[in-house]
Amino acid sequence: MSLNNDLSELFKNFSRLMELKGESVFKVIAFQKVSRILNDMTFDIRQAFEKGELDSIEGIGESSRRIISEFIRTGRSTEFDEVATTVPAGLLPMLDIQGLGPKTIALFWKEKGITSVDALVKAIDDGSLKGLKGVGDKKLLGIKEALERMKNASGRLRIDEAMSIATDFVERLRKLPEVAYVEYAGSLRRSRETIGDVDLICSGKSPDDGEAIAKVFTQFPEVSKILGQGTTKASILTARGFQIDIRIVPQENFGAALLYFTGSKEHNVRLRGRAIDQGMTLNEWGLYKQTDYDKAQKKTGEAPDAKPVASKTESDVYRKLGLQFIAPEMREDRGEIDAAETDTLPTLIELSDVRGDLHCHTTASDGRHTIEQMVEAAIEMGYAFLAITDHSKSQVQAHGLSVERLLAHVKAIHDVGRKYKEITLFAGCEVDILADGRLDYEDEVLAELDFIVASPHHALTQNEAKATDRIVRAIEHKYVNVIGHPTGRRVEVRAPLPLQFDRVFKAAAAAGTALEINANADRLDLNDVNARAAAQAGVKISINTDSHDIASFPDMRYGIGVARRAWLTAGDVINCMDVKALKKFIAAKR
DNA sequence: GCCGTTTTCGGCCCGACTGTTTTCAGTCG
Repeated sequence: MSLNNDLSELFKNFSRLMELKGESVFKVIAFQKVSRILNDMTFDIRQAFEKGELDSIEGIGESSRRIISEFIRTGRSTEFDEVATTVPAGLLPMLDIQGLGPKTIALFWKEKGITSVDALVKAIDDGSLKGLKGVGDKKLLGIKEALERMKNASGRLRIDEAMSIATDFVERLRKLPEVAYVEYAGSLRRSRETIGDVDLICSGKSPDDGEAIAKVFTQFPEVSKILGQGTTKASILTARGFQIDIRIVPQENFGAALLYFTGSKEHNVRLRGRAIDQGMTLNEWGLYKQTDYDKAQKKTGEAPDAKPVASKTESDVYRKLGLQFIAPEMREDRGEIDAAETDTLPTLIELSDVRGDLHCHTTASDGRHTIEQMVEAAIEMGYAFLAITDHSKSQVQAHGLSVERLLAHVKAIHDVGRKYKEITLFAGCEVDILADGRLDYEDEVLAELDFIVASPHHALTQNEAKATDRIVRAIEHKYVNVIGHPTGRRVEVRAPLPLQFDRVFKAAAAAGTALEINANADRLDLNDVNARAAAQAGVKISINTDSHDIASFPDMRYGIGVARRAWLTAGDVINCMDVKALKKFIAAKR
């Protein structure tokens, strides 16, 4: 589906060129949206094009359809090329510089001929940018510092890293005597796989506590730079260059602020539009009747002087907008508002629905704990079952098991299983899916196992047809219960296998083979969009931590985060079955 | 540029903070 990605990229760049040209922000937003739609699509855009269905995709209108059609036919867009000749390509990277926006970039370009980051640095250093309207020393210094930070920046953080930073800050803020509530919001609360910055929402016990809380926050020891500080908000950078924002609001406005800063932006825009349709207005302070709000006194940093329709909790705001409560993970403008309006939101899976982990490793291959240690940790998690799935023989670097060692390992797992009555142990294996889709052991060896996860580990740069044939062949193998990390991708590190997902899902649904959401924050594979499409196609999902030690079992939370973003219910996920049902699921294929 | 169960034209979400200004534009989320 590289075509979808190419087009998504085209529209992203198109929107950025339009920003720099000073086009209407609504045009810019429209193309940004098309870029996002293409990026999230689980079918090949070419299919929609060939069926003449481009128009029926919401958000894609006349212009976008024309551009997409031309690009599919010729691999180019003359409209994009035309715009690209009027705006230097070197300006695009400048949009990533914090504090520097399209207006200023265009000013530098038109007044001083700056068309690259290098030229910008040079111009700041030799002082030639001074004297431009609205450009002072502080602004130039700010740009230089932002550039310096970009050089060292690590980019977006993985969700587990961001979570650890956020919980640490939340816990320390909670201990302050001035603080009544504090929660993390933003993309972390929505369980996105990577996090650009952490947003904290905080209420003081008294409305006057804001300034004091902001001050304490900006003086935490790991703060390396204060980006901004007021009475209701503050932003800092940690030593590693990670940004943390805090918003401080009165307790009665906490829900509205939490809602607003949880986002996503697209979700918020839809909510606000809905408020307007109903004669109300929604902002970070609350939901107000438009007439009350217009009359109200407004002072920066204070709630408007009007009685809100709702503001204390998120649920209140949703209810007054005529909507079911929408879980943070669903707030991406992917149909959740329509579903909430008609009371048809799914009952999302929760961490407490999970009864066991079906993919983990022990010292028999590359894990760090023994079977007993893993079992006891699983019991500690409250699990009813656990599958031990060490690596198969071709994973030499991970001490993959030879046939002899595998058979001995199976016996050892069964022996341990008899000792622990409170949990059911499955003697399993994570079997390699070879490049052509064959498995790493003969069928008579696989027949000795209770449970099989089959995973791709190498040959991860195959083309679409080869990769899809490979995975489908493994799906259809009668002993395979779960395809582990089906695309092999690693978050921000390695691209996924380019699978034809419609074929994969159809095969998995027909064969009764589950697809994994690997809960390791480095993998999160399947991702949210694909997991949702899989479940819609009737595929069962398995969420597993792939633990190599006992400390990794709690990573299940990140897999649950992906599942909730994928709108999954407990009924979609085999880890939520009781032991009897799970055994039936396994037996059904053999 | 996109959209429409009042609309095919005229809307489209809103506030805080900074830096540059003497009332506001730009940027950010």
